[in-house]
Order: sequence, then C-alpha cells, then structure tokens
Amino acid sequence: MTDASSTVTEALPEAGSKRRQIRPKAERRRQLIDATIRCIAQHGLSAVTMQMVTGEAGLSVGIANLHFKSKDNLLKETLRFVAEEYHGGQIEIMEGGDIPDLGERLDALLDFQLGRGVTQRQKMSVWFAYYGEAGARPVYQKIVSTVDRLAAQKLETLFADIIREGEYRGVDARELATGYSALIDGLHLGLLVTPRELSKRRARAVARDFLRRAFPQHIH
Amino acid sequence: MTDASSTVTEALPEAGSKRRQIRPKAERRRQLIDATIRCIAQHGLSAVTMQMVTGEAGLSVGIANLHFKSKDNLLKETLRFVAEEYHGGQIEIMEGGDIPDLGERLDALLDFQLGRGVTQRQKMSVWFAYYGEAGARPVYQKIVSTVDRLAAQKLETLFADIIREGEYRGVDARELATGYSALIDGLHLGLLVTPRELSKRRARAVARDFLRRAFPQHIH
DNA sequence: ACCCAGAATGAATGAATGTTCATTCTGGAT
DNA sequence: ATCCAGAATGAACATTCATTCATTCTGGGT
Repeated sequence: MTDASSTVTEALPEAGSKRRQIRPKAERRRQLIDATIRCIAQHGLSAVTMQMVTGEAGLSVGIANLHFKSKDNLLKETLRFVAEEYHGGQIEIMEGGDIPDLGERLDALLDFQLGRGVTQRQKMSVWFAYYGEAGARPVYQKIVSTVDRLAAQKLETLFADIIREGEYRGVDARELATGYSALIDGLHLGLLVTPRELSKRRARAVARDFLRRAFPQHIH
Repeated sequence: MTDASSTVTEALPEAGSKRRQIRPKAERRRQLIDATIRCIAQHGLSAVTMQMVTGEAGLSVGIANLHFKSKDNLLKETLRFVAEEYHGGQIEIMEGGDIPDLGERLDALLDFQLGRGVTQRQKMSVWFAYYGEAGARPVYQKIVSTVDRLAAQKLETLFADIIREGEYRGVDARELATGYSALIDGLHLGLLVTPRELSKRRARAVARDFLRRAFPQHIH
C-alpha cells in the first residue's frame, strides 16, 4: 500500500470510490457540519481549517464556501446545530407526553443530559469550545441564549409541577432550576477536562443526589 | 489629535513616552501575561495574535519570543497563571488559619468564587477559552487538573470537617464537594454566556441555597 | 566619562490559510 | 441519445501571522 501510488501525488481520500457525486444541498450541509464537529473535537476550535473540515468530509475545499458562505458562517451553523440538538432533546423530554409520571420524567432528563449521546467527548468539546469564544463573540452568545432560555423555562415548569405534586415547602422552582442547569453544565465540564477524577457514573450520582435532596419523594 | 501625525505612518502606542526601557525579566513576563488575558477576553482565544498581545502590552513583537519561547508557550504560561491565581485563592481560604469558624469559612469561599475578583468577564473568558481547547490539548488538561486536584482535596476536607461538626447524616463529603465545584463552574459559565438571565446576585443565592440544603446549621 | 552585556526593536521571511473562480463533470429532463 | 443547469473541484491569489535576527539602545559597573 505504501508505494502503490508512487506516481500519483494527489491523495486518495477514501477506499476506492473517488468518483464525483452530486447530492442534495441539505445532505452536503449536514456532512460538512458533522465533519466540523469531529475536527473541533479532535484539534480544537482555534486549529480548525477549511481544508481540514472538507478533507474530513471527503470533499473539496470549494464546496464549503458553496453551501456555507464562509468559514465563519460554517462555524456559526455548526454551533446552532449542536445547540438545537441538545436543547431540543431536553425540551422533548420535559414536555413529556410520553412520560406521565413526573419522577420518571426527571430520571429521563438526567439520563439524556449525562447519558451516552450528549457526553460523547465530541459533543462536549464542541460545546465548550464555543462557550470559550462566547465572551468575545456576541453571535455565539445569542445562538446559545435563545435555545437556552426556552429550555430553562420548561425546566422551571417541570420543577414547579413537582413541587406542587410533592407539596414541598420552602423551595423555589426558578432558583432550583438555575442551580440544576448550572450543576449539569459543571459536570459536563468536569467530564471533559478531568475525566480521570470524574467518571460518568459519579457525575450521574452527583446530579441524582442534588435532585433527591430537593425532591426526596420523587427520586428513589 | 486626528491629523497631527499625518506624515508618520507608524503608530504612537501610548501617550508621550515611547522611550525604550529595560526592565527585569519577571516584570516583562507579567506584563505580557496580563496583556494576553485582556486580548483573550476581548477577542477570543482563536483570534489572539502575537502582534495584538505585544501591542496591548505596549512592547515590540520580538520581545514576546525573547521572554517566552513561542506563542504556544505564552498561552500555556498564561493559563498556568490564571489557574494558579484562582485555585491558590481558594486554597488559602480553605486552609483558613484566618477564619476559625467553619460556616464563615464557607461564606468566605463562596464570596471569593462568585465575588468581584473572579467573576470579572476577563478572567471568566480566559478560563473557558482554555477549557474549550482542553479536549484537544492535553497540556491544558494537565495544567488545570494539577491545581484542580489539590483544591478538590481541600474542599473535601473542609466539607468533612463541617459534616463532623454538624453531625449531618447521610451526606458524603466527596460527592458533595464534586457537586459544589461543578455548580460553581456552571454558574461561572452562566455568568459568562447568559449574563442577562443570570445576575451575580442570583448566582450567589443559588450557590448559597445548595450549601444551606446540605449544611443547614452552618449557613444562615 | 566610558564601556559593554544583554534587553529591546521591528523589518524581513516563509509558511499557512480563507476565498475565489475558471473549468470539469453529473444526472435528470427532453 | 443529447443536452445543460448547476453541483463539485482544486490551483491560484492575497492576506495574515509566528518567528527570526541584524541592529539599536540602555543603564549599571568601573
């Protein structure tokens, strides 16, 4: 394999088929966003280049500027995608037509937030890479806070329902929701930066502990 | 002021004195690190350039490579500085020769963690900028986790002392310490990304609430 | 008053990157 | 079978940035 392509300087991107294919716009966009996520996770946001992303996607450099107008825009759309995926998932659970029992719904939420899908290093890396730039880039702040506000509201409503059902005293739904959200964010951060000290199992235990202390009748 | 320097293309960096000065190495290093922090906060880690940093410091480009070997190294040292400042401050409080009362010591810790010094946008921006890259850069992970581990241990000890003193039942110091640390991190994140939704005042209330629920006799 | 170690400078260099666009190619419509 | 709109390509270009280093300048020592 090493010397088979001695006369051919151009890279053979994938196995066999390098034939040009025309695919619908939506598919290409998704393909590029996925590649961007992988690149950010592996190399860090500041090291990501267009060549890297398009190479990872198995496409040419020109195509990124065809479907997204610029690198800036590609990064922006990638953040929007990840943000909507995460918050959309949460909201779906919290609206919870599927799960009538409030305690179970809380469990499902925790499973989603600290479960396999979300805590993949890939997704967490992307998440915090953008947070890191948010201080300097209002666009990122806006994208995140838009979806964030809705999720926060749903969580507050869920907590309020639980407080009513359990007749818990001296508990403020809004304050507790803020605390819980912050706790989950902080745990994600711990999982990303110090995975040796914080296992997923322990992160879940910590979050569950927080909920149990607030809603003893509903958790466990 | 606008047309005074019409014939001079070179920038006049500061008011009046642009005379070259020789200063000790440690001072220059500190000067450059401070400038780096300001640049990261204002422009984001990925947009920081050497010209930007040295310009902000009012120095020439060459000097950065004289005192730090490379841009990479400057960024690494800046992270180390911020990390040690934050964790060092925490540890000093927690060892707490100054404050014998455990409840007051807890209060002081919370004040430090969510008080003026730390929650300046500048510092928080820097903090999370590096977290964002940590997934892809083991060097950053190592710097953070080294200081982090020590702080976590001190916090656990403090919590254990409080649990003993208050004779609290069914509370695990280690788990609680993990939760509290994550909560604080998450609140910092909220203050940075969605300052409109989360005020410092409310962040403090949320953190205090967490502690009160765990150690009712010691808080308030 | 003089000297010189080494601190400080910034123009020059070369490498890397985002973007463009002339050209090639594809696959459905006719 | 033929055609062509527009999807896809990648070499070329202009810009930006990190790093180097020949040169200048400073301030303490003699």
